[in-house]
Amino acid sequence: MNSNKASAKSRRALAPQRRNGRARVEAVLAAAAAVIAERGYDTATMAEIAARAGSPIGSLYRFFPHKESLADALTQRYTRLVNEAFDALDGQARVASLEQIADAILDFKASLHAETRVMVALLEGTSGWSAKRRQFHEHTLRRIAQTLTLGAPALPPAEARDVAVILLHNMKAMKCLILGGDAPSSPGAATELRRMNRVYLRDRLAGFQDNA
Amino acid sequence: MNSNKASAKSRRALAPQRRNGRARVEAVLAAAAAVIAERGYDTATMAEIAARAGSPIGSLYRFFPHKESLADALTQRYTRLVNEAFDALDGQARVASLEQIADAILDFKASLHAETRVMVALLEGTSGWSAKRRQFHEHTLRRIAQTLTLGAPALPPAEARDVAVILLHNMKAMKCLILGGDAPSSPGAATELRRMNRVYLRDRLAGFQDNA
Amino acid sequence: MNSNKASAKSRRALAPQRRNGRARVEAVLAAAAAVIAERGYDTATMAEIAARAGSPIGSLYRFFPHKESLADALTQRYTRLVNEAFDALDGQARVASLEQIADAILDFKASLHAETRVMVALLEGTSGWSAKRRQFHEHTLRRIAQTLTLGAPALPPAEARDVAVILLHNMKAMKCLILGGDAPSSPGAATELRRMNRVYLRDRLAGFQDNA
Amino acid sequence: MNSNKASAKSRRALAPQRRNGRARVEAVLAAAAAVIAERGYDTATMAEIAARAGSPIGSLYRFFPHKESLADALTQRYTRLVNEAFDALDGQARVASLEQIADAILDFKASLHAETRVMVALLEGTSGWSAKRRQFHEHTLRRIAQTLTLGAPALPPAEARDVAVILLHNMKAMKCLILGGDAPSSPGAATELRRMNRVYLRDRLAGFQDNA
DNA sequence: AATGAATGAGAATTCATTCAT
DNA sequence: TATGAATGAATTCTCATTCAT
Repeated sequence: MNSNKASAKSRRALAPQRRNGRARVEAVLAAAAAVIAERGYDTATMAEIAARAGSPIGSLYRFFPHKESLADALTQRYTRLVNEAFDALDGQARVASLEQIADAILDFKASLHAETRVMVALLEGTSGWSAKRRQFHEHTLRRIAQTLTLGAPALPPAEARDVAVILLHNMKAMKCLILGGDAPSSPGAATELRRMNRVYLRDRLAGFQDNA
Repeated sequence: MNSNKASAKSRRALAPQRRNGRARVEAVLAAAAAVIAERGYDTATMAEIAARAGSPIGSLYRFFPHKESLADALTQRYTRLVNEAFDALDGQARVASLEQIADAILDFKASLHAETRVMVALLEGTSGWSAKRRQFHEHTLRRIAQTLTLGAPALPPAEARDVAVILLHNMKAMKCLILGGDAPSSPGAATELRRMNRVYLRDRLAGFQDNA
Repeated sequence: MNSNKASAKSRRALAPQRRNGRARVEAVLAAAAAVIAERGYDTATMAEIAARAGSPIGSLYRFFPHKESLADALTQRYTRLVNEAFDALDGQARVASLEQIADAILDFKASLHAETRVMVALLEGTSGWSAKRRQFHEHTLRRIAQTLTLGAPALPPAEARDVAVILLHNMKAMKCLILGGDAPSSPGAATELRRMNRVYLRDRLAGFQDNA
Repeated sequence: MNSNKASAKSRRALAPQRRNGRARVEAVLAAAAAVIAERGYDTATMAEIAARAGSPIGSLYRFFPHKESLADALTQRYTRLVNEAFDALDGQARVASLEQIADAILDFKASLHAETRVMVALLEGTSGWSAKRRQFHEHTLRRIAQTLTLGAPALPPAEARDVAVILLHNMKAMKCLILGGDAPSSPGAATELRRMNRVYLRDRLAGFQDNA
C-alpha cells in the first residue's frame, strides 16, 4: 500500500531523495558558485541558488544556515585549491625558469573556470567582507610571497609581499579577461597580460635570484 | 534672481528649497557617488542617496527615473573626466618620456579620489552592466589606445587595444591599492605597481616609438 | 487626463489614501491590539495586523519599523491611560472610602476593554520582555503604590510595594475574568474578585490609614 | 525481553537506543516541560525538545504527532498531579483550619516548580487553547470547588465555583511571584498574597462552614 | 519500527518606485 | 511642479511535519 509513488499528489519529481548528502552539498555549492559568479554576492538570492541546485530552499539552509556561510564554504574550498596549486608550483620552483613560474602564477586562477569566477565575485566590493574572505585573501598573498621567495631567496620579505600584491592583481585581471562578462576585452589581452607579468618579474627579481 | 523667497507664505525650511535644477542634480549625483562608493551599487539605497543630497526622494526620481540612470549619469560624468585628462595627456605625449606617460595613465584615476571610488564600484561585477556602463568602459579603452598610439605611432591598432586593456586593469588595480577597503595590501604595493607599469610599457612599446 | 480613477487597473479599493497619518497609525494600533489580544504577541503576525488595519504591509512598517515597536507603542499608550486613571483616583483618595479606592483600582483595567486585553497579552510570558514592557510594568506598580500611600500614609514604602504587586495581579485577574478568552469562568467571579480585593485592602491598610 | 540487542549488526550508538517506550516518553515530556517553561509554548521548537530529550525528532513524532499533543500530554499529567494534591487536601479538610486549607491551595502549584512553570506557560494566552487545555482548566476549577465545599458544606455550588475561579487566579499569581521572569516583583509579595488569600477565604466562607 | 534529512509554507523586514496632494 | 507617504514584490531565514531509508 504505497506502491505507486507516482500517484502521490504532484510532488516535484526532481529530487533523487537522500542521495548522498555530499552530492547535494556539491550541487548547492556549484549552484551558488554559478549564481554568485553571474550576479555578484549581494545580488545573488538564496532562492535562485536553491532552484539552480534543484534543491528546496529548506534543504539549502540545512547545509548553509546563512547566506554568508555559502560564501565562506566557497572561499574555503578555494583556499584548498590555492594551496594545492602552490604546493605543486613550489616543488618546481628551483628548476623552473622565472618565466615559467610567472606564467604558472598568472594562469593559476585562469585554469579554474568555475571556481575562479566566483572568487572574483567574492573578492569584489572591497568592503563588507567576512572574516573568512579576508583570511582567504591574506592566505593567498602569503602563498604567492612564499613561492616568490623560493625562486628569489634574497628578496626581503616586505618586498616579496609588495610583489605578491601585484601578482594577485594580475591574477584577478587574468580571470576578468578570460571569463569576460559584460566588460569588453580584446583577443590578445591575455597574451599581453602574460607578457607584462613576465617582464615585471624578470626585472623585479633580477639580482635576488639564487644563481648558484 | 530668486528674489521673492520671503513672499512664499508657508514654505518649509530655507535649506534645499528650490535650488535651481542644476544644483539639485549636482547634489544628488555627489550623494549618489558617495553612497555608491561606500556601499557599492547594489547595496546603496535611493532613500539614503536622497537623504544625503538633502533632496526629497520624489525630486530625485524626477531627475533620475531609475536607480540605474543614476549609475549612467555618473558614468557619463566620468567619461568627461576621462576625456579631459587624456586630452591633456595627449598634448604632452610627444614631449613626455614613456615613463611619464606610463605614470600619468596609471595615476589618472588615483588622482580623482571621490569619483574614482565610485567608478570602481560601478565597474565591479562583470555582469548586469547597463549599456552606458559598457560604453564608458569601451570609451576609456579607446582613449588609452589613442594616447598610446600618439606615443608609439608604429603600434598596430589591434596591439594598442590589447595594451590598453592591460593598462585599464592596472588603473583599476591602482585604485584598489590606494582606496583600500577590507582587502589588506602592503605599503610598497603602489610603488610596485608603478614599476611594473613602466617596465611593461617600455618593453612593449620599444621599437614602435616615434624616434624621429 | 486622469479623471476616472476607477479605471485604474484593479487596485485595492480600500485605502482612503493619505488620510491623516494619525488615523492610519490609529488603525494599525487598533488592529495590533486586536490581533495581539487574540493570538498573543509571538503568534500575532505583522501580515495579519496589516490586513486587519486595511493597511499594506509596507505602510505598517513605515510607522512601526519592528514588531516590537508595535508592542512598545501599545505599552506607551497604556502608560498614559494608567497615569490618567491614577491621577483621577489620587484626586479623590482623601475623600473616598477604602472600598471605593479598592474598586477603582481593580476595575481600572476592566474599564478599558480593547487596550486591556492587549496588555494582558503583552504582560504574559514573563520572559523576553522588551525594556519598554518592563518599564510599563514597573511604572504601573509605582502608581499603585503611590495611590495606596495617599490613602494610607503610614504604610511603609516597602509594604506599599508588596501590596501593589498583589493589586496588579488582581487587576490582571479582573481582565481575564471580564474578557474571557478560552478560559472558562463563572458569572459571579468578577463580584467575587471585587470582594476579595476590598476585604484584603481593608485588612491590610487597617492602622496605616490617615484617620485625621 | 529485549534479549538479542547485541545481534543487531550495525546499530548506531548505545545511548538512547531503545529505552523502553515509557522511558522515552518520559524523557520527551520532561524536555518539553523544560523547554516550554523556558521559552513559552509558541517559541519552543520541536527540534530543541527532541534534542534536549536526547531523542531523534522522528521518535518524538511517533509519540506526539503534533506539537499541541505535547501540550495536551503535559496538561493531562498535570491533571493527575492536581488530583493527587487535592485528594490529599480533602482528606484533611475536616480537621484543618481554614488558614491551612487556604495556604495549601495557594501553595499547591508553588510546590511543584518544574511542572508549575510549564503550566503557567500553557495557561497563558487566553485563546488558541486546545480542548485538552480547556478541560484541564475546568477540571482544576472543579477540584478546588469540591475541596471548598468540603470545608464549607453550606456554600452553594454556584458560589463555590465563583470562589474557585478566584482561588485559581491566586494560584497562578503565586507562581508568577515565585518563578519570576522578567516581571519585577518584591520580596514580601508572596507573603502578601498568602495573607490576602487567607483573609478572603475567612471572610467568604464565614457562616458556610461546618461548625457542627 | 526508528531515524534524521528533507520539505516548503510562512514570518519579518527592505526598498525601488509610484502617486495623491 | 514638488513632495514624501504609500505600496507590495522580493529577500532572508525558521520550523512543524513528512518520508525515504
